[in-house]
Amino acid sequence: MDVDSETVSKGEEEQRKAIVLILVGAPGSGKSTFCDHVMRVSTRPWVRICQDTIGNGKSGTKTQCLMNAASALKDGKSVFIDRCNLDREQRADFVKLGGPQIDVHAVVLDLPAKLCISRSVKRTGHEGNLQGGKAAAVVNRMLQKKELPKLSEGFSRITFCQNETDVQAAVRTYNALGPLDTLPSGCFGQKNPEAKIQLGIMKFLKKVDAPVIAGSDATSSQDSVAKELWNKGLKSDSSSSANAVKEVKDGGELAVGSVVATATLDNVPTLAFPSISTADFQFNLEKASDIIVEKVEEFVTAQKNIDSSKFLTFVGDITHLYSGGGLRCNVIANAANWRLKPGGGGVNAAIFSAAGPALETATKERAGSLVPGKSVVVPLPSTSPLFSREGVTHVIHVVGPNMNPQRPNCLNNDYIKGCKVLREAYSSLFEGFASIVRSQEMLSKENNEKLGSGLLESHDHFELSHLNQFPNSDQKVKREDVYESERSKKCKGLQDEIGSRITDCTDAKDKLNSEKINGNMTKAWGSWAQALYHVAMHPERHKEDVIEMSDDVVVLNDLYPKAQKHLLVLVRSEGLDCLADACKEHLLLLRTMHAMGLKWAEKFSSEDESLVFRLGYHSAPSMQQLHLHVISQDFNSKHLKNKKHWNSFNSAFFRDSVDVIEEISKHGKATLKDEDSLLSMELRCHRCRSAHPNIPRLKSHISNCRAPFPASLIQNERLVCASKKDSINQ
DNA sequence: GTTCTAGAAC
DNA sequence: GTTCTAGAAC
Repeated sequence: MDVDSETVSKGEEEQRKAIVLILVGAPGSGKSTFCDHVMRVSTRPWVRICQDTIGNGKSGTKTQCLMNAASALKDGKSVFIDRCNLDREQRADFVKLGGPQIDVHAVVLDLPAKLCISRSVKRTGHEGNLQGGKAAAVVNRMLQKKELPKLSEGFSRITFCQNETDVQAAVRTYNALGPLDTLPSGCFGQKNPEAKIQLGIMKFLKKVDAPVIAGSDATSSQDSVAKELWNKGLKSDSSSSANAVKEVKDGGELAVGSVVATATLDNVPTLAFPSISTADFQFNLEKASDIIVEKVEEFVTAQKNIDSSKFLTFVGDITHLYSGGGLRCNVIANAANWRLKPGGGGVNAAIFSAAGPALETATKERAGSLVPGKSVVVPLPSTSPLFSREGVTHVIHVVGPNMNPQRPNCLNNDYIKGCKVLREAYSSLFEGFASIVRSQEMLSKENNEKLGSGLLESHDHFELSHLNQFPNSDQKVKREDVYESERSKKCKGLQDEIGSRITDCTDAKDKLNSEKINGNMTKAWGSWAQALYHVAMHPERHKEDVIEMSDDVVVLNDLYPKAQKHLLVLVRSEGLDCLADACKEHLLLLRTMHAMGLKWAEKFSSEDESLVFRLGYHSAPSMQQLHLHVISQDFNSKHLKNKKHWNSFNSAFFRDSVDVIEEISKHGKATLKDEDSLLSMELRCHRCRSAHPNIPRLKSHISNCRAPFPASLIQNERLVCASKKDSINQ
């Protein structure tokens, strides 16, 4: 959370933010014209980076564009990236130009293909020499690759334009943007053909400090989804929460969400909430808007860890924030009815319908009904489509005041009471969100101590699965007993190398997996599984992989590293295939392996202090020949592709080397847990323990999660890092 | 249509 | 262990 550094440096400097404006559009969509129009009028210093002209006659390169853009930004100028930028990959490097003092915007010129083609075909003397008949084919091909930008790519603001009116509105918006101004964050102008927009909530914006300038004419386009406003100097004044653009759809259909995040929209607890009581409950919009502004401001001021600049409003469907708008919001609020039942209409019906029956069941467990002004936090079961599709982990039901005589508890226009109840409703909602944030912080810091029961109460589903992973000491004993009995059943513990390797195993599967080799029953390894064995036997033949060799072990880079640094310390002697084979006589060897792994981990973490390592064995390895994994905890690797990969390093399947040594010295054998269930467990962040629906989403989360490691990992030196305090607890 | 997972072959 | 791919999920 970079909140502190941001707020400390407040003042003139901070407002002088440069902008990287990435234009997205096919040839002929009007990107260059857009730049020209803005540069002609704007008082802000703009530089246009155009790939067509940058090469001085020759065709330019992306690298040239990047270099020129970087140097213009260095001079304090804002830049237009005038190239097609139609897919995410094309845009990515330019998005990276952004930073604390540089906002990255996109303007999407998503005009009809026909129009782009006809313009490209007609024009002559085009800078990129794309004209005439050839243009049609090129534009068509490019449009097939089109991938509309999302906020999650790193944009702070995206403006979608689908017709000339939209383009003109966007031009006006940027024209009027002086050197010190900033624009509100969020997505603007994205069309949803079913959405009808009510402009009355414009009143909400009147709350914003002057000067307020309307970016586009509210009446000019019927289906315009967002109107843009901004206020000057909003970051240093006290009403930063008024940095908001708000729209409500007609007839109380799916409403607008407001989003409060603590740092980035991607990976920290983020709340999205609709405006409460403004739809079916017919509360006066102006009064409602005042209260939203007031309560949000109060909340972001009180919560030191919430970055008020990350408050934004978003026009869209609150049940499709991720899939429809690229916004990751793990907590959404529902403008519920007092019975906490589906139906009614508006947001409530939409959320219950999108979340499926799981939400109704989970809600019932929490509360049967709710009085106006109160809220209830409901953890969303992972079976809900809202969880798997949108990444929503909690729904907070809020009941606001009702002014609709057709509905229960009508206040008959008693706005004194109504406003009081609405304030309570927002307070309760934000407190609910704060409790989720706190409990997630607790979870990440959690050690074997008990959690506050109040927090536990609202997060049972987290706790249960969490305890699965990090049992407290009592449970640990139990679990180990379980491992033990299962292990005996499976007869994995092979006594020693010489003697009776033949077991009385009755497990059919084990028999199938076994065969007689040299008279001993041992696991059959496929040819692909023997690669490490071959390296161990002939390290000299694999010099390109091997980084160190001793009499006992070989150290090599994992061929498919699952993190930035991923080494294997491989036993050289024949016959010790896996951890199940290890017993007391191997203790010395295991300690040698550990020492070797530790040496490399320390070397790497001293070179790069951000690297933290874990040393351990897989309970049931896929590759023959005992090997110790030395793996950095970033898990930043393209080779980490599936659940099995993740869980093999982040569940009880992974046996820490220190524990293995301790267990073998005490009991003569290591505790193994090779159940399939461990490898197919739900995906949880190894730091904050948050759950994620799939591997891409998990990876996106862990790339930014800075929560401290769980105490169970910090204890007993299971984690190795350069400076324990700094690296683990940052 | 695209993204993601999971099973089979190697 | 990976790669390939069908089909499930979105």
